[in-house]
Amino acid sequence: MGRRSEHSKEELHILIVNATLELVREQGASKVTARQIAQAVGYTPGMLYSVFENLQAIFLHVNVQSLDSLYSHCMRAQKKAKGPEDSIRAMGIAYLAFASSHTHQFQLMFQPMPESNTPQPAELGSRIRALFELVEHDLLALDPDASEPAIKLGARTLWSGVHGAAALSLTDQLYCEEKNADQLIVNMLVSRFVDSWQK
Amino acid sequence: MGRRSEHSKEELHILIVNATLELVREQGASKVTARQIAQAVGYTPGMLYSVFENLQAIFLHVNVQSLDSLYSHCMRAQKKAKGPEDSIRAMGIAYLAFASSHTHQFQLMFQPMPESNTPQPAELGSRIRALFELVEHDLLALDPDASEPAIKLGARTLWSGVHGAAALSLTDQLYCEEKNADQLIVNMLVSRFVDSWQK
DNA sequence: GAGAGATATTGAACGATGTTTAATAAAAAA
DNA sequence: TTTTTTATTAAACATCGTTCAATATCTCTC
Repeated sequence: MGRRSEHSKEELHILIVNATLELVREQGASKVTARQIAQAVGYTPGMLYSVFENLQAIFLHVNVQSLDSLYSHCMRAQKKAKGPEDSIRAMGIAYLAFASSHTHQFQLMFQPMPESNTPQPAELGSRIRALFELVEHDLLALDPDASEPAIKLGARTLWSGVHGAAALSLTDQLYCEEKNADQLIVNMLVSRFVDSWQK
Repeated sequence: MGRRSEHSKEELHILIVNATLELVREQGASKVTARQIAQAVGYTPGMLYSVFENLQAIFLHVNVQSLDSLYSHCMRAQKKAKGPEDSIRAMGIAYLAFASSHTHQFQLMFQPMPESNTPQPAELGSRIRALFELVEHDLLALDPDASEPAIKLGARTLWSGVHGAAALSLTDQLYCEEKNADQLIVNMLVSRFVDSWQK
């Protein structure tokens, strides 16, 4: 008891978030407990509260990491693509793939956080915006004359569809016979949207 | 202690679900406890377990009620509408309105339930399907020659967009300057989709 | 009606949860 | 070496979902 810091506060921060991320991946956020996290980093539960305000704050920082992963998945898809429409479609499919291969992280990211006084880490907003910007870039390429508000709205419209398909597919609420219904949906969505985007 | 049934098991079922629904509306599902529900119906927590397997089963039945509400909201919107495109748009807006006026119910419905052995009540699937059928009906009216799979896929594509907009808007993850961004999104989505649907 | 049997409901317990805090052991300063 | 500071702990707290023996009331039988 009382062992003095082998790790700085910043190191502990990273250690805790990484351990929690791992636990979330394995079990889902709802099953991860403070005692589990503490054990994973080799400390006592009380220590967590000298680094974070509460458990929820830890989960929010896990979300920053998850958003980074999701972003680079989509960016990789974009890089491989030939042309803007292809890019949007590839990113949509990548988004679906991330949702189904990192289910627990995805659910934690888009789960409504119980309202609390702990503020969102500032990183969160900027990462989501960055994701949207990937789509905006392609939409601008498809129609260089489009106004900025129109492009922003277009990107969000498109991405609401992709996100909705991912979310409903994860919770088995699409009730569609077809295999890979989510991919069919994203394909249809992108085709039709891009079609009418170019007018 | 030991007061004998003034209510049949079916009556208790209804009593419990209604009380829980009310509590969910007020506080959100995550804050509703077994002891609260028991107190609201004038019993002891243990009694709940003679009617339901566990708390989650109660919440699933709350979802059946919520889906019924959501369905009738959308259906009312459809009835007032003039023509299929208007109908789809009106239902989309109604869906958004329900999400923001019944936030806690909406979040409970589309929250991933922690995997458990308690089976979904059979009512749930049929109600979601009924919702989709409202959209399918309008899509068929727009293009009577469309195949059934195409219509089903179309309805789910459209509704993924509407649902995604509602979900992201509720969690403040649209990051859009415009007021009522969710409504703008649904409008854009429906316009462009219907446009290309009729070819 | 009285007594016996059945059962709906309770009350109290269990283990686990997030979080707080006084005690303490170890590092740093003197 | 002694003193001061502080990171970490161990233990406690209130609350949670859930279980179950005990029991008070109902129902049935005679």
